Amino acid sequence: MKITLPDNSSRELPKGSSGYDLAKDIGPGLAKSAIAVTIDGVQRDLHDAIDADASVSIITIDSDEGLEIMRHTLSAQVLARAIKNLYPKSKLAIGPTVQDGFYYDVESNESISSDDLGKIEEEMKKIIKTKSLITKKLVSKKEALKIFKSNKEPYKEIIINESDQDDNFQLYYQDDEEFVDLCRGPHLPNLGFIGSFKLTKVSGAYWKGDSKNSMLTRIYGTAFSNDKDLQNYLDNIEEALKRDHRKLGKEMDLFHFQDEAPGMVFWHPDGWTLYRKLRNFVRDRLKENNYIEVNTPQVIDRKLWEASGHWDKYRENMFITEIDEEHANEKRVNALKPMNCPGHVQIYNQGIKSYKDLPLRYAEFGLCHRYEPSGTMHGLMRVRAFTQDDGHIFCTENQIESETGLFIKFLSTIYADLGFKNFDIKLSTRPEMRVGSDETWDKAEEALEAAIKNLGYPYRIDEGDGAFYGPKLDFVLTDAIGREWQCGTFQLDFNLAERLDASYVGEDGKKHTPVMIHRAVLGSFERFIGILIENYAGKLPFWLSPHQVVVASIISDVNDYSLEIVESLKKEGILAEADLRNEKISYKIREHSNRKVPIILAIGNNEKKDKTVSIRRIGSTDTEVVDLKAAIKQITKENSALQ
RNA sequence: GCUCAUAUAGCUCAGCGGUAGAGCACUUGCUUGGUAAGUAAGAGGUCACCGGUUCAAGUCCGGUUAUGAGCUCCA
Repeated sequence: MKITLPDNSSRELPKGSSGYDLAKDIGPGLAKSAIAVTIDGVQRDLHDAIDADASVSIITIDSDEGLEIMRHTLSAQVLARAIKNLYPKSKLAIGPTVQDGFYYDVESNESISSDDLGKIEEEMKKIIKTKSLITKKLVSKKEALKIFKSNKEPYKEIIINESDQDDNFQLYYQDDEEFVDLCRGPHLPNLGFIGSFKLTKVSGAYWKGDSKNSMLTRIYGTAFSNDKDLQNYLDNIEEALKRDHRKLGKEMDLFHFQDEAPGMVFWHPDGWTLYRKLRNFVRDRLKENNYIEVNTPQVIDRKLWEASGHWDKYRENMFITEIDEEHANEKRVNALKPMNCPGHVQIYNQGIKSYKDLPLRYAEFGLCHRYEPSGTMHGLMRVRAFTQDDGHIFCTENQIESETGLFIKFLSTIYADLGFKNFDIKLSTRPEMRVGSDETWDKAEEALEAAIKNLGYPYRIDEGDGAFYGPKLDFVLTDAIGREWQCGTFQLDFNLAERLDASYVGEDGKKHTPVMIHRAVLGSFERFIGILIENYAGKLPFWLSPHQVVVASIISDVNDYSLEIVESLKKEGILAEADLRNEKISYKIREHSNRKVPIILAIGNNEKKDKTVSIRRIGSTDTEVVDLKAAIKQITKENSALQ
């Protein structure tokens, strides 16, 4: 039979040869590092027989695919077996690979905590040490059910029963055949290929990811081909931990949370300075891009939320208020606004709008409250009260494309100025829970896709992830350590304007319903500030920093000159302060560096005599002595670059 | 909301049945110094909250609240 290799060359091999035979035929080095094969695009075990002409590529242990298979074997053959050895009564569920590692879900009546991970790792090492071969048996559905019934593995039985195949269920064994796992494979040919691994955490996870199902124990691990890669990965996690905005927010005295208001931020003076700087920046950009800023009420009668459809879909997640008993005659149910859009429609609806008024772009830094489930809150990243850089564009159908283009340009300059040069675009289509007819959805999805296509931006499609009122574009940026954050959004809405009776008079003199576009660039200020802190590891760009310059005196003789410098900087709108304390200069440098102050000017007798300053910037230990006037000019320039 | 864990000084944490501890920060004294911690002393806590066991509870048990890691969710 003819085997075609990835480079399009081909080889003749006897029928029934395996991937291993092929690798051996090509060379002994390849045979040594081969662990699996891809046959006509499907990954298979190395020793599976190939029965007919096929395109085959050998998967080696040092490839990305090889690494994933190694992790999979580590999970399904080693971790699973170690758990069964230590907790014989536990029931195995599934053990897939995930980004950077793997996990195994088990049901266990004994609780397994992170303290037990060391013990499980030891057991895994014992299993790996056997360097056992991994062999496969193919059995019928009946046979497979019998085996797992006698092994008391109910989750495996469910998996088999739900499968639509009748035979060829793959069972994997090690040398002693005491452990068996059902698996779609492929696996390593033997345990000798396993590299460096570490179990990382334990948590709960629902069977099949459904919150109605029982909760299983999930054990996470990670594995790499060698110790160095594993250590590198662990160091990256460490780095992310160092950047955690909750830790830095405390250290930099930016904000706090407390029991009485879970999920709601207490902004401290410095945090609020940062917040206002960011808001002013966005506000100026909105003005430049022909948005009109508005403001709408915090508490609105449920009638409006019923009309908008929110009451129906999101009642559970809204903060509800009632007027108390004393004012019984005014008794009515209100909700704290979870969104700004119905409010904006009320403003639009005042007076008659003409097609000449469109597109009309309203913007609001609207404070919204959403009752997020208790387990989902996370520092600034997920809160119950947050301010969106929200906006709604009322336009006609044929303005959709130009509005899409204008928005993407608008968003990309803001991201770039905040230090995020790249972003991805995601197009999300109709979800299951939605309002509006299928015809309307067809129209909206087509319009949005046409707009983005014609503009030539690359995008990927996320089926079923749209808002309940329309399809959307989401903008995902990548931070300094490679993490992705979904921030911007651009949502077409052919429903809400109609539900809330918004209209305009067209050229034909008749009433038409405008298209509404919900859009945000940062998303929420709270979350975005969290992202900024983590992206910059607290070392914010100069113009955003809540403390910009500290003038630190080396001896008290230069206090007057130091204060003079501070005054000059303040005159230029710089946030400058003097540190005249009776402390050593190294002490002051350390303290202000820890606070992430971008610029420290150290002042001693030399500087005073020469009318200079010694500049030290955060993140560097270099110093530079510069003429005072030149320094102020330079600092002022840096500050005004984006303000 | 679910599973597991955690809650002690401003911060980071130790203490795990018998009168509350450390380091840093803070206050005061001495120290005027050249780019990431000068020095000595002092002050600081209803051990998250409610209940139980015990002669005795930060310490053991139950509940509540919040936080953390996941899961589910996110207009």
